[in-house]
Amino acid sequence: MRRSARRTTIADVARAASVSKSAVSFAFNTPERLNAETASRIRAIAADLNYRPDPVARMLAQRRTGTIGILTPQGLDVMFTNPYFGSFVGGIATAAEAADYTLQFISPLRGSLIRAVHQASIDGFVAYGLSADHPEIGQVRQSGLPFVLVDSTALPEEASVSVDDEVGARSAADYLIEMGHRSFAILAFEPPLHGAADASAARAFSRRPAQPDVTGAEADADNASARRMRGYLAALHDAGIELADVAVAYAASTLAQGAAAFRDLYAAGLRPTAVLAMSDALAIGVLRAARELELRVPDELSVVGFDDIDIAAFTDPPLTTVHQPGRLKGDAAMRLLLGRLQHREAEGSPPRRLATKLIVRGSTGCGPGSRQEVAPPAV
Amino acid sequence: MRRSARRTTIADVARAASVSKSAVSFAFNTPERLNAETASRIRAIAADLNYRPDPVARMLAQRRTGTIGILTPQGLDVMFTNPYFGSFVGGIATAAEAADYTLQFISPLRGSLIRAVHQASIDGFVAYGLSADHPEIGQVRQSGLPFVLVDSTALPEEASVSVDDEVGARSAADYLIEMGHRSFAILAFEPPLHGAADASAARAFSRRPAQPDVTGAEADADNASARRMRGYLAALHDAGIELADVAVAYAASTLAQGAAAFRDLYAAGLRPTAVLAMSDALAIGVLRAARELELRVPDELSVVGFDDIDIAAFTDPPLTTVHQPGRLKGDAAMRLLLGRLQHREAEGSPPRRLATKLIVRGSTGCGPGSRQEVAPPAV
DNA sequence: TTGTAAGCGTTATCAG
DNA sequence: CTGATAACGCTTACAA
Repeated sequence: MRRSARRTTIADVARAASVSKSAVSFAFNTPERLNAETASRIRAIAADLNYRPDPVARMLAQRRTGTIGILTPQGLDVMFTNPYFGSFVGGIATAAEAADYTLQFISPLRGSLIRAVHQASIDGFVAYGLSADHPEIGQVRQSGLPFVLVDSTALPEEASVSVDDEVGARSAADYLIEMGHRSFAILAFEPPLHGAADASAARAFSRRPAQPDVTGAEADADNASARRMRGYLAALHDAGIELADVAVAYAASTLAQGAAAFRDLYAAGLRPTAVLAMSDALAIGVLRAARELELRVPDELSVVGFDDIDIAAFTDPPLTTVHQPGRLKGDAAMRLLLGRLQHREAEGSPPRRLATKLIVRGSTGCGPGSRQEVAPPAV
Repeated sequence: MRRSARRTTIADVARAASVSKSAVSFAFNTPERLNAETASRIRAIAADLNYRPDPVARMLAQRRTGTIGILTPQGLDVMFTNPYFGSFVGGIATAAEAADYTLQFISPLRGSLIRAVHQASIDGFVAYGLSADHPEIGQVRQSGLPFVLVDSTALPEEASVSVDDEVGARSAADYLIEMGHRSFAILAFEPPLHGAADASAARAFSRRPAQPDVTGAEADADNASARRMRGYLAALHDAGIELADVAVAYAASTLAQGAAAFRDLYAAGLRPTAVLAMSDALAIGVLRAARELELRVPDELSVVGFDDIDIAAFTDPPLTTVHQPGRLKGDAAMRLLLGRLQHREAEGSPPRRLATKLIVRGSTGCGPGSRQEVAPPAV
């Protein structure tokens, strides 16, 4: 059970250098408080003995871990299948590294997110996509650690950064409407509210008698899917499109499910001329399915995604999509958290909402019969 | 400076329950050693006081952190731009979560990877893509922590898992040769050996008088790029293709650079009929560039990638590529590490090498003039 | 079954 | 400028 010849401790170094433990500590942390000579002598001896301060002991004494957590609502394997998450993390990482913090990923531990938070040794955390209806949302607040919410306004009191999902979605729909489209399909994320029962039926779609007004259960939900749906529906409604005629399919945000959802739609006899997909992954899946069905994009079918992941500019045709500043979002969240970590102030910073932007590429064209001038994007 | 009303400690609970600190500790960790009643009474009081064991103190006492590190050669932002890394991490995460370990990402701290390792409180780590020529490779070994190498045989003595890069690359080249191609371009990663000087010139390509034999500086290097290059060149050489005629371009593994590299190649008058790209990102970039140049794939140009990222099956045309089991690789690495963490044995487990597999999709076709039967893939 | 006390390896406080 | 000594909060022999 020996810990491979026991680690060299600060006491060992102190003894070898015939100084006190504090002297050794100073030599490493605040050398200026020591005689320059003794300081370097101590460091030399320490190096000799291959001494490394134990990070855990240091944490305990300083009551500071130097690591911040990233709370994810699901296991990392599923989080990372979404390339968009990668760019968000990239943004976080850059800011964190600059401030000498390391990152720890915290996903539900045996089903419980709050348990995972409590076991983690972190100074604070960024909670990603923690929706308002999450059962543990209340406990998260009581963890006592500073945190910032991302893509969720679940706790309006707390610091948060998110994007303008609703506006972004609306701009996508508005654009298609301007292009003369009247027949739409919406590809939405699996609705998280209505339980896991629907999860297996992900590829099934439901023509839904969507409410003409934007209230009701769906409207209350506060997650990316619900917000984007509100944006789509509002635009469609304002354009006088009968919402009952809009096909809505729910699917997990993957390429395969996007393709499958569109195939199902098509097989069921639906013939939308435009598809509003809530993620680029879904949209690219639609592109693929369209190709197999020999539907020409954008001539016979327009599709617009959401996110603007790297690959969106490289599909065939390049994907029109709503750009979302993933890296910036991570960066902003981290800065907010750092501020809160350093100055204990700034408790009530207002929710920060970043802008989305419609990027028109090649996957969208004019609607049928409308040979109207190509209008510039609505936003 | 007050730590928001001082955290409740084990002593507080002990006092409130009029028991000893150990009793409280037992109540949480080994309740069976306590009278069932007292145990639950203690837990109730603890809950009342909102007591949470401090993870750092626990770490110090147990001399175990419950977290394992993932060492990355570069900052996380660049790591995560590679979707392949995401799937690798997914594999690691699944195995780690199952064993109740959390993950900490460790990237170079102010330029130094070893410094970052020392500051991290981890029980062990997985080093990803740590090439043999990394200046700190030696110190990493001396960290005293158990670790496993991934995609690098830099330290042959140590546990490692990697894939058969050379065989995979070779199978890709062999396949194209069988299809009748004789005129090749290779898109390689930026060679890490030759310093940052070339980094800015990433889009420049160099026709290189590659050695007919597979020795020399390039052959000694042990990183994915070098290994794959060996596989390509060996196949080409064995097929009697003049290696001096093979165009080789170096680029960072991104979509944009892949496209740019191919454009440059083309602009310089090179007209390969087949492209061997060392990653799917590069390959998809080539697909895009080809489209812009109005080269039909696969009729006029065949391209094969490496990795088989999710999107590869969804490009147009779907990408022929060498599949690499990313998730499995992560899983295998984690298991190896866990074994080493638990039983202190298994020091000398042999390097584990996972198989690659050529996946033929639509981006490859017959070479010019060769109307030969489409042969099944070589592997 | 429960309590006592000795660590774990630092940093921080406060005299000298 | 330097050195004891007391935290830090928990686990774990060992004792009772």
